[in-house]
Amino acid sequence: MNHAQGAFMSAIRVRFAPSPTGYLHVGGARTALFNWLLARNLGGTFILRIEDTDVERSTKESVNAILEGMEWLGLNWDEGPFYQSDSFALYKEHVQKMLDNGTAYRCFCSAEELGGKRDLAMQEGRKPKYDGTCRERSDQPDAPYVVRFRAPQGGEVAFDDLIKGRIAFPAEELDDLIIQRTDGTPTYNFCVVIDDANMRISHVIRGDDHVNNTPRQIQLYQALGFPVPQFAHVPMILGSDKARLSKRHGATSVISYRDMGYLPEALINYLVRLGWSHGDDEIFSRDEMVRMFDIGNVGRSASVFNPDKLNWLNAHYIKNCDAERLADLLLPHISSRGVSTLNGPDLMAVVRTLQERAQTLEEMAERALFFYHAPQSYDEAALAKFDKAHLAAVYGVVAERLAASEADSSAGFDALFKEICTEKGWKMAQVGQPTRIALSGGTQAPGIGEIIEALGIEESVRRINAAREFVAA
RNA sequence: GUCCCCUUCGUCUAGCCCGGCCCAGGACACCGCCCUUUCACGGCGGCGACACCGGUUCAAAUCCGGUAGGGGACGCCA
Repeated sequence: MNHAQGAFMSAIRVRFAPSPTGYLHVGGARTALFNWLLARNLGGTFILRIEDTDVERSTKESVNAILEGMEWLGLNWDEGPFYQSDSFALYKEHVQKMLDNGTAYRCFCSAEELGGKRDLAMQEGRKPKYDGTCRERSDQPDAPYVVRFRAPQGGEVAFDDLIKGRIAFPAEELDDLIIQRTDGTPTYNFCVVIDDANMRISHVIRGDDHVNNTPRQIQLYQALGFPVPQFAHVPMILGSDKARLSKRHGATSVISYRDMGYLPEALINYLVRLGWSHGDDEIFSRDEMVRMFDIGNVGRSASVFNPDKLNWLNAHYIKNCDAERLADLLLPHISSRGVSTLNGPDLMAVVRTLQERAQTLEEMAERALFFYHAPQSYDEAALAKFDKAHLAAVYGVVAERLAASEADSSAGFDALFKEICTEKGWKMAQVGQPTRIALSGGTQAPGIGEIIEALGIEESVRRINAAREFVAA
């Protein structure tokens, strides 16, 4: 780690700082993940800070939703959550200090005035920055005011972004940003600086959309006499149309992925590969990603969110998941369908028949229902492929042989069906398919042996007899 | 409009810093074949990209310049 070596290595401290104005979305989650990975990789500290300086829009529900998302993903934090709203006094103090030493000044321009000037500037093709009307005024009218930072003029402000490399801005581009509103509350660009300095944040990893704020913040660090941290700006996540990812591209909330039946490790794995890579590797356990993560390997360009690949990863993790845990995770998806698993086969046994066949828990739940509800109807089109006499014969033989069978494993049942086939001169498809329909109602289901193993002989025979009656009617 | 950033298969990406091993590798998706009692899984194979134009060089995806396209920012939001 080039940025963290030497005997006087400073402590690595990173933070994820969402604003509580909505749920945790996948973009935020990835930013949080990269922060978390850097901290864990370097033995640093991961801090959670809630940026709720906008009292109007911040809600407790959002805070809870964010915490819930973080916990579900397993992104545990070492300090916090801290709330900026708890530090208003501290921000006030610094505002006063800056007012006193002249690095900030009161501005009496009204919001309307400013808006007008801004629009005009844009129209005329000029940079819509504050014109500095109050910058040098000496009178202090008894009127509402905001406090502005007196941004240093001339030269450029540059920084070495850990992801994007050197980025420089001419100081002329930077205007005197407002650090305190008319109502006395501090603004974002000011609070982040105070907090990051105060919490001794060493690396600021955040979304791409903050690059333009960075030079202003650097000027603030300098005006305040704070050391400037390292910055890493991670590229945006786009939708399939290459526009910024939003609800119209589908789900963006982390929690909704949980509800749709994704495993947290699958989402995490997907997210880490969106922008970051380690050679040709695709599958990473939590430990592996912690070990291999390097912020320098994060790409510089935006990436498109690809649900297909997420599905593939989810299927992979479902296949390799412990059946007991999977059963626990699956249960709510079945219950939400109004189906009880109490009077049916062991859910774990059911899970084992479905692990290789489902991409999400929702899909798995859907496919598991027939285990708990004997078919009320049958796939008529599939049944129509066989004539009635044949179906009656198959059901009769299968029910009889099954009832007498001593087998207790899917392999055992499969062997039984093979026997029946040879004895009767039937092809497997002629026996398997009708039986599958009798057992599950349809044609898309686990192997016959697997179903019977989970269902048990008794219930299986009952279902086959039911199907026989149905065909006979 | 101004400023900042980005640009390798449809998508995620490796390679780029330290030019030759790259007529560009992997993965998802797609197509085909195999396996097979259905659906899947799995195996094998296929399709498919260095945005463009110049320059430097014996040699450029890799270095330099420009063009085009895309994104972001320009709030008393964060």
